[in-house]
Amino acid sequence: MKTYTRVVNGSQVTINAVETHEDIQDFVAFGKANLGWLACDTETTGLDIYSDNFRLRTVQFGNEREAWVLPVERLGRLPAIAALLNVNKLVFQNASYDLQVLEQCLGVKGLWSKVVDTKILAHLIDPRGKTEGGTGHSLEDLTRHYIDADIADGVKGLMKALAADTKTPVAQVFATVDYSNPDYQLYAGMDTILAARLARKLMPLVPAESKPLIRSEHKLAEVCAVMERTGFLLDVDYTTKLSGRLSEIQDKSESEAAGFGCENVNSTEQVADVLEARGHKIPERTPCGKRKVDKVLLTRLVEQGDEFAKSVVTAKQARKWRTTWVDGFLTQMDGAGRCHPAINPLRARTARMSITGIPAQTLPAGDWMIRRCFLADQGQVMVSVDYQAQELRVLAALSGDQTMQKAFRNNDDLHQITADASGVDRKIGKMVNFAYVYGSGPRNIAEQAGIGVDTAKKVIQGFEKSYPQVKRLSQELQKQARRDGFINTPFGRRLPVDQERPYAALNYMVQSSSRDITAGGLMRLHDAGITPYLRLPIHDEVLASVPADKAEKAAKKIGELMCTRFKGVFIGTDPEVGGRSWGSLYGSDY
DNA sequence: CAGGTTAGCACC
DNA sequence: AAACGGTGCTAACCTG
Repeated sequence: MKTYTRVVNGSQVTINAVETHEDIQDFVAFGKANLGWLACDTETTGLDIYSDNFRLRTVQFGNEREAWVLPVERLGRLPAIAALLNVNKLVFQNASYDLQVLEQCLGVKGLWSKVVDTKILAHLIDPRGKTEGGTGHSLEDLTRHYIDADIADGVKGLMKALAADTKTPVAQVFATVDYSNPDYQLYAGMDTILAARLARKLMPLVPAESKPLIRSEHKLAEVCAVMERTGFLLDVDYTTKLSGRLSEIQDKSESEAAGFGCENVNSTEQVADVLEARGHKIPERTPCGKRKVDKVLLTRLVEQGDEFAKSVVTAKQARKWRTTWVDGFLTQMDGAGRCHPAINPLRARTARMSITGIPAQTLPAGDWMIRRCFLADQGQVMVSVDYQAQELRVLAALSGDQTMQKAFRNNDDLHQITADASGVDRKIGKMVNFAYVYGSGPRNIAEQAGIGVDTAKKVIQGFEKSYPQVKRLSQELQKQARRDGFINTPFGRRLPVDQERPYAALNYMVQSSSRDITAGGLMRLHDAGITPYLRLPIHDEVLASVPADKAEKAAKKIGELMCTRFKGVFIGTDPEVGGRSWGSLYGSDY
């Protein structure tokens, strides 16, 4: 056994790295003395959890003073499994990852009921990232802020130094470094001590009104973790062919652009040079003062019949689609042809979820081509259930606005009501309904809608006159934000609002409450045993793969479980049954 | 050369 | 009086 001592925030800690079978007895004694709770962490060969050569290397346990590192790949998995099963509460930093690892590599299931996740606690205390003036939510950031800045730097430095010493990229070090390396053992053990200390420190800092969220966020994390693990079946044949087709389009268009003297269509500077040489004016500038060449400008030029602009637009889109989506799907799919999204159930300041891997929230909505890559399982079809006008209904509920609530009750056309208030087209009324929730000002609305600033002001005034309680809510929230620096949502969330942008408070309120309504729906689906069929949550929508012969019934059931009443306002759902591919819900015939 | 920033483009 | 909220990804560009 190797033993290390360090000082963390003024007190000494010990890290024990098990090296022989005899050492295990000492670990067992430690476990028996700490049955109440322990922090746990794993070291693996990398983060590519679903790749074939992914391996679990060590499992670590620790309390606030002492950590133990178990080399499961060397000495077997039994001591680690026994400890996982025996300890009452397990503290993790980002449990989702480690629990997937433990289930996949050790076959241990059912741990979620024991989990305390420090990342969840940290987000409930301050949901802001580091760049937004918050603490951030990584172990390193939390350690720096709440425990010991030197240790945070030191731990980070350990693996970096190791990478430099062995001349391997940091990501690869985890797979190649020898278990007996002292820096590695120290690094592995220290994380559990830090997580244990964080748990102690953070628990009392969760605002009283947010306490109920501790439970529900752990539950939601479990639901999302199951969706990640299940993954989404990829149509490999279609996806491969699509990649090839996009490559051809890209090559052709790039060589056309080269013919006009532009070697790299992704270089804004080069494209700007050629455009100016062709006699086009580039009126707009980016925040840094560079010539702004974006889609708006380029499509205008395409409409004017400029062949170069056409090549650039086509090449850029083909490349973007191929690299960002299609090729990504193919490289990250697992051995069974499934892609596993990474779902962060608690991401934004507003707690909005985010999805990476399959960036499901940002796939083109106007075209089925990309979504066509994904399939319902064998014998199943795709089902999508979304909330009807979720954010506007939430706004109606939060504000208590009678006109808005009545419009929803009677199925009146809310966008037309806004439009009529100032005598503009429905399209503009719709835009302003959304823009108001986003906190847009007159200038922005004018630009977006292609109307004058004066007209935009009139439409906003019309909105505020139509829904007076919405305006009142916004003002009330801004007052609170200025006074307290944060607002509270009906779900118990505390949302910091920057002093220089109090107008954002309304959006935070609406966005966060909407997220919590979707989250509630997901948890009800979980309780009903539907989680295995779920594929993705996408803002106000849940995507599922269900048996084809019971699809209509299943979709209806999901819709019923998801819909809810919020402050007296019914938030209904719209179930839709598709075919085999996700694209079928967007117009593809398969 | 790694890592961060900017610009642009998707979505709700 | 005016105020565009949030996310991810890539390529190019910049910096230590």
